[in-house]
Amino acid sequence: MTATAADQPGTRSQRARAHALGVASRLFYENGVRAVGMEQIVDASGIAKTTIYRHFPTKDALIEAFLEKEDREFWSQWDAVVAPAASPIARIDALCDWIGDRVRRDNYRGCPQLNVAAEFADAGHPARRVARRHKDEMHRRLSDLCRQAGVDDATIVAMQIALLFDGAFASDGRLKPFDAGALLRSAVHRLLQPPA
Amino acid sequence: MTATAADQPGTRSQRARAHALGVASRLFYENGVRAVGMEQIVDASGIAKTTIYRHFPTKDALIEAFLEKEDREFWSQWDAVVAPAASPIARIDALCDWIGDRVRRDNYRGCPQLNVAAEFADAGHPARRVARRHKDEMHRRLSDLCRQAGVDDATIVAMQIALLFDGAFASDGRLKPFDAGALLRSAVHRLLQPPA
DNA sequence: TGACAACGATACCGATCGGTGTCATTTCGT
DNA sequence: ACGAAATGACACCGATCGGTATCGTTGTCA
Repeated sequence: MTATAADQPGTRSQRARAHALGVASRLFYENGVRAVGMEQIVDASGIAKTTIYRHFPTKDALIEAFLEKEDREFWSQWDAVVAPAASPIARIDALCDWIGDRVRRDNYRGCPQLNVAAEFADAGHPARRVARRHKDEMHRRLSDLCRQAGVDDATIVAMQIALLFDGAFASDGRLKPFDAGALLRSAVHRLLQPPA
Repeated sequence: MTATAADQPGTRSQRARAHALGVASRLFYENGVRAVGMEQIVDASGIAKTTIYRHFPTKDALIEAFLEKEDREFWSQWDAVVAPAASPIARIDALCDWIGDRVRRDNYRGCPQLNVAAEFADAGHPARRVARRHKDEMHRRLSDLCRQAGVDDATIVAMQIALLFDGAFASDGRLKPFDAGALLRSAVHRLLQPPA
C-alpha cells in the first residue's frame, strides 16, 4: 500500500489544503512560481480549482504559504542537524556539511526564498516579506553561534557566513566538482579566526 | 539638449536594435524577465513589435542578449575597477568596495545572471548558459587574482570568494546597515590567509 | 437518517501572453 | 533622384493567465 492522499491526519478539508499546498510547492520550486499556472496545480494535485481558491484567496497567498512551509521545514532540518553536535564549532561544521550535500543534489534548484525574491520586484510583496524574515532569522541564528564560539564581532562575522551560505545556495551546480562541505567548512573556519 | 535616440552611432537599424535592447534590459532587470511582456517593451521604447522581432527571433533570444549585454558591461566595469590598483590584494580590495557600493544602491535588484537563472528551470536554456559562462569567468578571474596573491589552493579559495560575492549580490538590501565594502574586504582577507 | 459543509467538475470571464501578417512610410546608399 | 531595405502602425492569432459562478456529489457529525 503506497500512502496516497487518503488516511492522512486531519479533516478532509485539512487534507485537501495540505495536499494542494504540497503539490504546488513542488511545482513552484521545480519550475519557478511564475512559470506554474493554477491550472497546472489543479491537474497535478487532483484538487479542484474551486477548493484551492477556498483555502488560498489568491495565487500570491499560495506562494506565500509555499515559502512559509519551506521556512518551517528548513529550520526543522537545521535544528536536527545542529542537535547532535557538542560544540558551537561542531554545530557550524555540521551545517556546512548539510548545506554542502543539499547544494550538490541533482534536482537542487537553489534557495526557494531567494528564487521567489528574484521573481518579484516589489519588496513589499507578502512572499518577499517571508523571504526577508527567513534571511533575518538565518543571520540571528548564525550570530548566536558566533557568539557561542567566542567571536568578538559576531554580527559582522555572522553576516559574512550568511553571504557564503547564500552564495552556495545560488551556486547552481558549480560546487559539484568540489567537496562542497569541506570548502564551506574551511571558509567558515577562516572567517571565525581573529584577523592576523 | 538631452541625448535621445537620435544621433547615436551606427545605422538606423543598429540604433533601433540597441535602443530596444537597452529599454528591454532596464525593464527586465527592474521587474524580472517573466514579468515583462513584449508589448510593454514596445510601449516603453517606441520601437515597433515587428522591428523588435526582426532583430530578436524570440523573447528568449532577447533575454539572452540582455544577459550578454550585462555580462559585457560587468567585466568592463570590473576591468576599470581593477586597473588602477597596484597589487593583487589591492585589486581584490577594490573589487570588494565596488561590489559593496553596488549592492547597497537603492534600486539594486541583485545579479541579473542569478535572477534569470532563478526564473528558468531548464539549465539548457540559452540565457542559463550565458549565466553559467558568466559565473565561470568570475571564478577564472578570481583564481588568477588568488594565484597572483600567492595563494596555494587558488581554485578553492577563488570559489569561496565567488560564493561570498554571489551572496552579496543576493543580499537584497540586508547589507545596508553594514559597511559592505569593509565587510567583504575583511572576509576576503581572512579567506586569503593560510589556515592557522 | 438527515442536514450542513466541503468537496469535485465544468463552463466561463476579461486580460494578457508571445508571435505573425499586412501595408504604408521613412531612411539610406548609389 | 531612385530603388532597396528597414522602419512604424495596427489588426489579429490561438493559448494561457488568474479568478469566479454554478451545481451536483460526497463526507461528516449529531
